[in-house]
Amino acid sequence: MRQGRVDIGQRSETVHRANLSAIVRGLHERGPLSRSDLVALTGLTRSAIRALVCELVDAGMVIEEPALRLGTPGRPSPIARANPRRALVLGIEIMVDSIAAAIVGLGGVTLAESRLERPRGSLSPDRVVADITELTESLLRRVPAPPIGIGVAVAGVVRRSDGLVWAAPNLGWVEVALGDRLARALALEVPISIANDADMGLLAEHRRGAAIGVNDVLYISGEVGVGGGAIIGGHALTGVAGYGGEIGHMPVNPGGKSCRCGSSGCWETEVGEGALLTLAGLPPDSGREGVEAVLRDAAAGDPRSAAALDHVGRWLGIGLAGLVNVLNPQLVILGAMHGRIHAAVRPVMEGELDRRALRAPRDSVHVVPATLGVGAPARGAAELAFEPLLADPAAFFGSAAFSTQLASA
Amino acid sequence: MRQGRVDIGQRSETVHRANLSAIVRGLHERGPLSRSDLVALTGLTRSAIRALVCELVDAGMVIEEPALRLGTPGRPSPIARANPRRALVLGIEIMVDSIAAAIVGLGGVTLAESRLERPRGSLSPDRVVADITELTESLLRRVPAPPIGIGVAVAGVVRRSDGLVWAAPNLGWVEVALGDRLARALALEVPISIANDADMGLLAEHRRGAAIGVNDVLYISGEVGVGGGAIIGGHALTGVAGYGGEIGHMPVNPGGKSCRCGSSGCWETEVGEGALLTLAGLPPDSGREGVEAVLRDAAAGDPRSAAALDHVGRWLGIGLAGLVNVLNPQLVILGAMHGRIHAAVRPVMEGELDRRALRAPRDSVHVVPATLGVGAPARGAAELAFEPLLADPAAFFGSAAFSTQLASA
DNA sequence: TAAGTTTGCAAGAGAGGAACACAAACGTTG
DNA sequence: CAACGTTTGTGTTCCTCTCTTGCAAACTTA
Repeated sequence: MRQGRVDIGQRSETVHRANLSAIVRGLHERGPLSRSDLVALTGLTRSAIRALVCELVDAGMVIEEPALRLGTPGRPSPIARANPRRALVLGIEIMVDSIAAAIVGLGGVTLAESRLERPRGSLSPDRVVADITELTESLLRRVPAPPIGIGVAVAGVVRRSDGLVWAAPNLGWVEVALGDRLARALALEVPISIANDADMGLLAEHRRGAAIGVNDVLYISGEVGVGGGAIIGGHALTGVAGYGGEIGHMPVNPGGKSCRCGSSGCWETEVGEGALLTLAGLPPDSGREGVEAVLRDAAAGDPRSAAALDHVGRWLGIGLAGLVNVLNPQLVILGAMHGRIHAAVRPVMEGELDRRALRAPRDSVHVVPATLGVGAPARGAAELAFEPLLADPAAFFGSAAFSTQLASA
Repeated sequence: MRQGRVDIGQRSETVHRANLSAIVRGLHERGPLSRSDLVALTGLTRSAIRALVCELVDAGMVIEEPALRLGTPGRPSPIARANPRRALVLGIEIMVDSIAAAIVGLGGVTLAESRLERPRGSLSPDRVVADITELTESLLRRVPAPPIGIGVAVAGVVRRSDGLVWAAPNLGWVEVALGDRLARALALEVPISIANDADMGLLAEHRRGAAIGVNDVLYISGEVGVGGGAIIGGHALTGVAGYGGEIGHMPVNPGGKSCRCGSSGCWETEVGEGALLTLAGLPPDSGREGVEAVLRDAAAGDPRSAAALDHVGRWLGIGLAGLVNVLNPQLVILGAMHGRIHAAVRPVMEGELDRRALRAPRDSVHVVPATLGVGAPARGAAELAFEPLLADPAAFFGSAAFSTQLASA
């Protein structure tokens, strides 16, 4: 045999696990569903759904509620909903000027959250790990059980397999073994998944925001750097090591300004926050307030601010055209800074996009601002932490987070 | 329920179909495997493999041969191989200067093939459909059964769902309903799948060429235009309508030369065949011979040819850096013209790539020329045509292509 | 009260797993 | 050089798991 094992064979047990997964995932992603909804969703028979739902109810993952009377004929179908208290995860985001954590229950309910604003440049790995430990401990005191998983979104290039942050230029990090360090500091015996902040922002928008049900999405998230993520054909575009999506360092103007990454003419040098602020005559580190000022001044008629927005909008369109031609998404979501300036730059951006994107891909794409705003990466990280449970709920039947509550209920 | 059916439930029948698929796909993609290889591949038990293989043998899809004596201890295991005569497909490629067709049997054996060279510009849809009909009829006379599927690779932007060629600038086509036209002309009652030539070249390299077993691959195929395809995380990157991979029209030099597509500074204007030939002082339409001449002259010391290759190599590196940062592939395959110039441009291309690709993605990527050469798109198209059979062999048990041969055997 | 929809239960069918006996080839050993 | 044990693999039977089928009962609306 030329290669190792690739496609594992299926067995009856696989079927059962896949069906449990389909139900739990359906309830988590779509909210409460009646049994007959589940029949329609899965294509299984009523008997099978009944058995599966009962199994999940016994395991505490699903709560069945009496049927609602909806005015439709026929016997009412009991409503199944995910039990948000049965499985909790911790979602964390490490951004350039703040750190946030949230406890999210199965079904997507945020049970507790907290954020620490931090001045830029003060985010050494030691400090961040200490801050996260503190945040987490205070949050966990407010909920009655430990999480089943931890997800971390960090503004840097991350290797998914072991949580190594290869580089996070805006945090000043190089090769930080964040996964190991957090595991030691938090001392929670649960898996920690670390991923790029843009990938997690996209996951949040895909599950809970502007991209629900859209299987070909591109997400741009510009703050200090410009990051991005994509879901194409329903699959996250993470690349071989999870390093993908560094769209900020796509060369769009190779003779242009030199970039922190050592190259020149990277997209980020034209559409990043620093570019906008500098062009508008503000200090490049004036952050979110600076961007708001530019928008305000441009609206008030200041030509320099308007020209800065025009420049960014034009290059936004140029870069998007390339990405649209390569990836052919159905939807482009602009997050963070680019979401805020979307309305102001839309005409010039779309003009450039129309001119440069091939007609066929252009016809099918819409560009919209993100809907989730601040905290999206943490929500996405929480979704990432739920993934093992959603993929195989049966593996979590034993580890009842709330065994006492379940027993007394 | 907020949306329609997405994730179909699994049933025992699904398991059986999936396992049959795993075996047929394994034999098709990897070649003959012993029963014990299949046990290792799938993780199923000997009993299950035995039953599944016997079922496939009865259906004629698999031939079992006596064990080979390999000098290894233990009882020899019978070898199962795909029966190349049980299921045939027709793979067709429509390129800018030739049309080719091949009959491929299960397992990937080419049973017959033929190519028509055509001067550029003489490829109207009518003419192409007529040529294909003629090619196909003559090929089919040489094999004893009709194909179970037809795959077509065409150098243009294609909508997969219905085989509409939205645009094929190098053929001069606009909105050609190639799927419908071929279905009428060929009058074979089998599915016709139409796809982009670069996507099919990549599929061929992934199944039979330089990318076997590599799940994150980027493929560049430059002839008149520059096309590309990618497989990321094992999934083909086709985008929402199958329009993805138009990497030739990624803006890399927005103030640069104007492009046929209406934009300016597209990658294709810097690294396309026309750019190389023009820079070398040859007519832009001197085609493959022109490229060979440039390579020859540069090797002989002609400075103008060397400078042309340098230019193309440099911009190849620039564009690849962007794609590598965005997609994080493990392997980049240069096909067609770029495969031929690979050796000549490698140092300058890799220098630019080193300078511009982020370190993490760059560390994991290798750039190599394609191994399949001319005819790769047709082979990929044949693989595409096999896909329904590989995904569910049981669905083809009834339609025995060779029922008479099977009966007499 | 009739029609329509859904639940609940028991029997049935499909598929792979586990265990045992047996077979074939290799290498060692007397 | 032949007999032996070891290793690897086949063939068969019985078992278990899981979903489907079919029927009766429950519930709501019109």
